[in-house]
Amino acid sequence: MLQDSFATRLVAWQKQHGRHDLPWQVSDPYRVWLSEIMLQQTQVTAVLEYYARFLLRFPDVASLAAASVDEVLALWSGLGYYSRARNLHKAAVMVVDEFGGHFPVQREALQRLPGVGRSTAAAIASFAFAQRETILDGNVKRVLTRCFGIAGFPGEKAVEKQLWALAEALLPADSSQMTAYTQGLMDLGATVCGRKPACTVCPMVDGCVAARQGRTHELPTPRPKKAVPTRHTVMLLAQHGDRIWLERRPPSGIWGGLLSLPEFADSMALEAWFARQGSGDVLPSWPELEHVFTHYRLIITPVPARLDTLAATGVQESAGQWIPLQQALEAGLPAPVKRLLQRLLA
DNA sequence: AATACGGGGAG
DNA sequence: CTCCCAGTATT
Repeated sequence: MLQDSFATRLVAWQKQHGRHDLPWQVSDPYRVWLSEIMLQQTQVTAVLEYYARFLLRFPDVASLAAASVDEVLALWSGLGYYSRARNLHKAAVMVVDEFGGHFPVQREALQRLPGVGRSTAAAIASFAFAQRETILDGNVKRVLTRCFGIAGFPGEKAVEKQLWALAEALLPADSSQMTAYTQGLMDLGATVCGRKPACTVCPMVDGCVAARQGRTHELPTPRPKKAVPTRHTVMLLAQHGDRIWLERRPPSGIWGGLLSLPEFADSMALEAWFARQGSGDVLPSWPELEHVFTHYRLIITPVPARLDTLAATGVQESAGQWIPLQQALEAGLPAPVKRLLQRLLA
């Protein structure tokens, strides 16, 4: 595959066959940035609703910077990878305070914003500012490893380095084509060069190593399999009137910064904690709830309880709060916790 | 170089 | 069920 031919073909293909109706296909760097953050390890269909709702509440970087991180997390609830939301807010404040409300144009400067790595910075720089910078996301890795026959798991350092160099070398000479080119990389990977590649309609097929050698199914080299451990936790659904007891999770770690139910290693620890909060009854446990993460499997035992009278001391010292159930459902909550609270309504 | 970090869509 | 998604930050 000739290097100049790649960009030329891709741009032509994108203009005729690529996607043109995605809501973030605009030149406003704020909207591009927001979409890129939401789309990190997250599929387009999952992002669409969140993106629309988010823009309605925060139409520009100034409104986002002026908001509380809690409100940002609430709008992010269910999307996952919550450090993205915390970094998003932090970055908005940076743009307002350090750049006068304007996003920097250079990829390297964009990359200093929290949550913006090289690929995201390149996406913003190319889409919003027509900079000659290459992205390297899952789509591009799929296209390049197949097109150029590059074996080895792309998460591996050496392979990744090779892919960045190749992606840079393939950039079109004319920066005015960067929007169509970058979009073309994503569109080709998303609509043609996917799990089951549609090589017959691919603009690169005659130069594609994987297509020629019948190796599209084995490229890119899949991630090495690893056994995922199982962890257990007991979650307390403590109700007091129409309120539920929730605690703020630490900023780092799983579900960082979100409100969540208090957790215990076992039911004995739960009973002991509950007894200190006042008088009431611990009810029979609900059926276990399984929640699967990328790196482990969590088995949740939900334990409902009713607190009739609060103890004079004890409650205040902890990091939690009694929140009306309806209001709690609007806060930033982990997906399984939200499910449990919804179940409490019925 | 490895690991942590969510949730869901697609086959 | 398995794989992996418009990746980044931390260790």
